[in-house]
Amino acid sequence: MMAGNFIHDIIDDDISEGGRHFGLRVHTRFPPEPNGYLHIGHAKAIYIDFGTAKKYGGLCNLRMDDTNPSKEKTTYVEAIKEDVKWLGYDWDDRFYYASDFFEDMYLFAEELIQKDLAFVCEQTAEEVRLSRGTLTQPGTPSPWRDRDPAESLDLFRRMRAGEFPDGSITLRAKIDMSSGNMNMRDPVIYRIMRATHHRTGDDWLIYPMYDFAHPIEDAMEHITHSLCTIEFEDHRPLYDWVIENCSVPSNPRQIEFAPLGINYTVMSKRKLRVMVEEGIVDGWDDPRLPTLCGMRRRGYTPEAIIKFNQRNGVSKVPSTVEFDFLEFCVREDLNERATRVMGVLDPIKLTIENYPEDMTETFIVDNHPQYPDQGSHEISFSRHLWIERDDFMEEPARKYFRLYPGNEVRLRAAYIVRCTGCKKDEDGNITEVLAEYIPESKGGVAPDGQKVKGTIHWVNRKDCLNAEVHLYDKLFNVEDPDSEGAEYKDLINSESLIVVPEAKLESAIQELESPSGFQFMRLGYFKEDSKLSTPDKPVFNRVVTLRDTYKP
RNA sequence: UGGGAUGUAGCCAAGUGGUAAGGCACGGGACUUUGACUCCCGCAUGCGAAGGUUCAAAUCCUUCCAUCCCAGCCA
Repeated sequence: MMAGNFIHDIIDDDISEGGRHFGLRVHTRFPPEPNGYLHIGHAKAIYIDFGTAKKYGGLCNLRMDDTNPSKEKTTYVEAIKEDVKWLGYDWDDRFYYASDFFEDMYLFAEELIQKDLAFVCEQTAEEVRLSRGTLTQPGTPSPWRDRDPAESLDLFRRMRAGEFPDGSITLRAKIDMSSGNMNMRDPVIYRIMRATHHRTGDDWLIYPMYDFAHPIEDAMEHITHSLCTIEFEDHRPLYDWVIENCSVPSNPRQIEFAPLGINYTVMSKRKLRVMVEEGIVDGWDDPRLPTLCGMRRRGYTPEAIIKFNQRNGVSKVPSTVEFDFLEFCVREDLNERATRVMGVLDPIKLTIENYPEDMTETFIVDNHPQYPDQGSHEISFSRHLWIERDDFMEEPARKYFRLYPGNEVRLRAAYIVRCTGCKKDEDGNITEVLAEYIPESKGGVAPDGQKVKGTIHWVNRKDCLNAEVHLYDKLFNVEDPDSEGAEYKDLINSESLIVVPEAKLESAIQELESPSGFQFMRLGYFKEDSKLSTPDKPVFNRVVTLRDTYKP
């Protein structure tokens, strides 16, 4: 359940006796434009729109805001639906397009003309811009502002009929050219655009502008609360003007909240698009991107994303949440669900010198240390193992309690071993770590209660699985890529993707079912890549590392 | 004297006249067959600033300061 917030305070007033929506069921909508993929900022809006409806036992519609055919594609529609569903929300049969209401909008526009509240303007785009005035100076009225409504009506009908070229004339609301709010300076509400619409095809030559269309869409769907981001705050007077002056069937209220920002990344569709189109990343679903498809591919769970939004809260304060917090939320969720396996990313040989060459044993590893009911799996052990390169130090650092000559360490679930040294090549590089196992410590149990501080992970060289592993890090190396003076493309973290071509994984991973991915013990959470992984060449993405509090 | 918003800890954020919740981060400690998880402890004499009202102010009033958004025939 959503925690209370300022939006709910307003709704509480609206639905109580004497309120604007007294007696009505709370009804919201999520209205993306189908011109790109959804990102985690949209997930916040989805959470607020659907979550608010749910809290009040109301309804939330999914609506494609498709009033600009030059930018919209039907492929995005399906992707958006998939992402919303993935987050766990359902719109039942209430799926709409703004274009469902094109005829209604057209009629409301005629109504405005007849009320002398709109007029056909013959100024060019440039003239409109120049006569709009500036932030501190009022605009000057269009010379066509006072033309006879009957003439505007005739012209408007001929606009629809296709008698005028694209961009030649517009329909404008007649409001106030000297308003301090630029949106009220006789905004254009219809333009001529010969573009094939993804749904209505070539039926229409004129298309409504957002400010005119959106309140009508909301009213036609009987939305009670139209929740959007802060940037639309100064559009609200125009929203209200449309609702008030068109004979729409309901009285929706627009409420604005702060959009989500996360540091070390960018959220704007435009910037994401550039990175995709210039090949800086591997498509819209690149696991480093904050797109929902990217995060899904990376291995984020929808539950973690919802929790993240839940805990961030809803306010009007411009906010940039720390990336750390997102990572905290995924770790918390994956810690509950992920099956534990062992995998070695940077392998070095470990040879158990006193373990027979031809012997193999099998040990049992729990799938989850806290939840025995999640079962266990087998792992094989032999004289020749792989371990993590940094689990051995010839000269141990302070408080290092992994392998170093003379030290005892537990090979998780197998045996305690004592490190006896290492082998090096002629350049002095360590090529192999040597140890002796303690037969009485079978299963990893320390005999005589001896303390073994370090436990490390390992795999059997004989039967481990080779896999490619992608290690991801922050996409940008600065906190706020948007505000840096430099071109944001130059701020990309060159180590945001590190490919490990041949990691060694325990073979059981091929049989284990774990829909939310795996924890590679002591390393992090990993998810098989849905796009690149094949049976012959598995590819795993690192979702997030484990927290690591080791400080030498 | 353009309009609209926003200021509570490093980051989110509760608080609605009764004496600053919570989470993340950070620092300590316990536990541990993952240096994970879990569990304890610490972390704003202070709420953008200054005045004022009040027994009492983050909350009310006044003035000031800072930051963000708006001049698409985009959404």
